[in-house]
Amino acid sequence: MTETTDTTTKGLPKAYRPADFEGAIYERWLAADVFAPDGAGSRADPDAEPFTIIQPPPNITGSLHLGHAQRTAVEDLMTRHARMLRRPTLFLPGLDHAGIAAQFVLDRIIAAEGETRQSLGRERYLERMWQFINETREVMLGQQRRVGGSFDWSRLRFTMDEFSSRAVREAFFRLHRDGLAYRTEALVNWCPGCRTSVSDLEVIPTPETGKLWTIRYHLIDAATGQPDPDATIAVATTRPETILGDTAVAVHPDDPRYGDFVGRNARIPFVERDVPVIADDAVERDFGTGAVKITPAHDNDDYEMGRRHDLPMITVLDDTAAVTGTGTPFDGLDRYEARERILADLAARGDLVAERPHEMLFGRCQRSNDVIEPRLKTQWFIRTGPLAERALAATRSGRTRILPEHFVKVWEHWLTNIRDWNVSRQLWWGHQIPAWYCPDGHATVSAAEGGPSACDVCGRPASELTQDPDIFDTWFSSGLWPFSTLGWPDDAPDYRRFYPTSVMETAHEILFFWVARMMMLGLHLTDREPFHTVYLSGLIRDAEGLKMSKTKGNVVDPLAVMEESGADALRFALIHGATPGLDQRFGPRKLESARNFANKLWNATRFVVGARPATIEANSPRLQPNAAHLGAAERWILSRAAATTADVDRAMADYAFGDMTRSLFDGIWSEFCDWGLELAKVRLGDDTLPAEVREATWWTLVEALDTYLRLLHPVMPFITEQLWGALPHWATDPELLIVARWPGVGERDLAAEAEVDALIDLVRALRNARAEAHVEPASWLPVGVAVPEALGPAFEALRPAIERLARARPLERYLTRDALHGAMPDHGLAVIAGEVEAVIGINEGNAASADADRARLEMELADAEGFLDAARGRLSNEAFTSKAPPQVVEGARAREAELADQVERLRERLGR
RNA sequence: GGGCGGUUAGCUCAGUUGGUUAGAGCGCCUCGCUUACACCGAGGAAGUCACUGGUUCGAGUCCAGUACCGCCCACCA
Repeated sequence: MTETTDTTTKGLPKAYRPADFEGAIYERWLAADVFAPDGAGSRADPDAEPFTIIQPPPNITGSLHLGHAQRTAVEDLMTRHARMLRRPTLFLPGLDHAGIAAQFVLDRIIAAEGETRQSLGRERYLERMWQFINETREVMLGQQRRVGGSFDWSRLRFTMDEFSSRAVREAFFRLHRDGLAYRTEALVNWCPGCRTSVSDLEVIPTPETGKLWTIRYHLIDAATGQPDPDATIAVATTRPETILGDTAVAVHPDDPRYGDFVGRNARIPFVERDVPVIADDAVERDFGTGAVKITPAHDNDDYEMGRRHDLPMITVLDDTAAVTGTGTPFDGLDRYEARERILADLAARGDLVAERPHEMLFGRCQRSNDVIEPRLKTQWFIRTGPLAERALAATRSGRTRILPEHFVKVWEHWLTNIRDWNVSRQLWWGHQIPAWYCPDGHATVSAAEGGPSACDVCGRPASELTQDPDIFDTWFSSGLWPFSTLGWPDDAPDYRRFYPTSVMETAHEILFFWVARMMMLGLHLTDREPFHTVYLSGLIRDAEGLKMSKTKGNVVDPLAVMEESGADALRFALIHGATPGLDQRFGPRKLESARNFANKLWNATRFVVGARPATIEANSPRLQPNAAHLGAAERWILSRAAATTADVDRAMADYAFGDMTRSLFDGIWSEFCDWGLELAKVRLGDDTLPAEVREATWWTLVEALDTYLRLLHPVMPFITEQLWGALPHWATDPELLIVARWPGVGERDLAAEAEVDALIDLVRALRNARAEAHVEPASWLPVGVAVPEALGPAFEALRPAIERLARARPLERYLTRDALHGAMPDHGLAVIAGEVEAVIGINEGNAASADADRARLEMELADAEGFLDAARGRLSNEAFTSKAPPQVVEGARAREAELADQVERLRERLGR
């Protein structure tokens, strides 16, 4: 008796169509107010330790890609798990203003409208930016919802909101006060396309073939003070245009070729400047000519050398990388144009000695791909040394853990070799640096919203001060994210309650950009590690292993995927395929597998709901299965659910989310569905059994399924919520699975597991024999079995199940093998399954297939003999028996005995 | 130039502290619509665990080296 109708089972449509219900489920969660740690529907234990994940904020101008979906899935998984454990759980959503990246996008948009940054001006440009992001913002948030992120939307933060602004001002003020922020003229990475400096991390070293030119400089005749036409020094350079800014020629101190030249002067062409030949051991004698021209204002190495030798630093390129201020005809020319002209002129003078192709690294702008031009600028820097020390101490002491662990080495290396961080950007979209300058050039840093009232140094009034026009590197505000979002610098309730945060989950590619800076700034400003655990995810690549990019056109749109297969399938696929820190390939096959799994679960639940015995009321509250009526099958089902629960708990503790989904996939599909449900059908469909027995079986299924749905909820929140709603609940259960209790680990029943495992082995062996012998699949055949005495009662209890699952009828049991063989026909199919032996009685029509059966037995025998030889070999080795642990030796002995028995029986059957 | 990771079935990947016969999904082959599911069920084939050497009673697992692929860091102009 079931309530199955043609289309639905207790509100569950026959077909699994995720797009039909996922949106509605999300609305129910919102309505129940379960996301916030203190929401009306949250069932958090106020005394439990809070669990906090502050979402790495996606760029507001972007659209959701698979990487975001993966990140949200993993973070949401941890969040939901903690919530079901009744911890006050905060998953805080956010958006990043993405400084330079956003300007890059907007610049292209306004270009299509015929405008430029300059034509609009700062104020109108920023207005246009706010307008733009107000549009993209809703799109981004909608996508985050679609994935199922259980965010506390009431705490949504933006890196350009008032929380961030205050935190940025205060953070910079304190860093400056503590001597960790300073303003100086230094060589910075200048992007001529973006017209701003960028940090070292944003310069991408790109291998390309350039050219190496050899150029001759004439030495100055000390007597005349004029260039000597015959005495020259040849230098090798890849950047002839920087000749104009040369202030020295360097050679190695021990280079005999140039020993006499050191201390003399050389004439720089065009600018007609005389510069010294200096000795410095940074010069590689074997490279080029062994002599190198030094342009301190336009090259990192030369800058260092310039500082060592106190050389003048002459800037010859402007913000657009055009030659400037040299007083030569090259002024106003772009750097590459100037290069060509300079080379031509040098050639004409006879001072261009050689030209050859040269493999080298070009520093290109991460954003615009322009070749970065090192330039001297007066900008703000963060002194990273002391901050890095503390960050290292945090991971070395274990107060913060990085997973997977091998990233610790990378972390250590980067932080121990860190350079100061240039945080000034000559852009408009971002937090303006809270530094004011008076006409005398004194700098005043203020955390006050309206700026300082007077110059800190000379006391000039605010009206005479000008704020630094520059803004902060976008990663500066990002670096404050774990605490700016919670109300720091105020002693805010959220800050007190949820900081330090629990887990920072992010992509390994931004370990330095972001994680290191959060750690450094967090430790200095809050005096605590901003998170206990850093969990690094790998990149999502396409099915061929290529990085997804818009230009390659291999980007997968998560929204389209979810529309087609559901958010649950996407989440499962992303989590199932991932190993922490390793990139994963993503293709339609993984998604399909996840979708099929969801479909399987859907149908299994429909079966359970529909298989309710008529003696149980449709709206019955949940009951414990009656222990007195549980058979081995039922105890096996519960025991396996307990085993899966333990596996999932272990995997969660280890952040091994892929292991967790594997446990659930196998537990639900290969155990619960393949064997649990099939075994249960035997009793549920047997009208001759007392009602209590069938009820116990059904409650067993409910119990196990309920457990699986809870365990799976963090990964596949929508379908589990939907299905759970169709199951009976305890009076103590909430309305919604999302706030239901995480299952406790039930007791294993190893005896029942052994019994049912033996059944499974036997059924498999019987099926295998039938299939190999090409027995008519639908036919019921008589089977005789010889079962060891110990398994006798279990066998009797499970007899109807064996009959049904192996199409064995009548099924006779014999107490000994001899009795079995005496009773069964010689041409029957012999089956050996562990300690159980069986014979399938085939009729005359099937007798021909006995040959195939014989071949199967021959193969089994060969295998068994091989293993037996191996086992005996091991045991005859005295070293093994004396050195291996006793239980291993014992296991080997048992194995040997088993194999020997099996071999003997197979030989017997084969008439040998 | 350093450092890190990867190399396991045709493909994508698991493989906990070394321990019986190395697993899964997809794909492939043979069957099957048995009243949850064909997005399914049953059965099957398929792997010198990149290579070389070492440690060990025993190595996919530990050590050393090699090759190839990928990533990160790095001031040969």
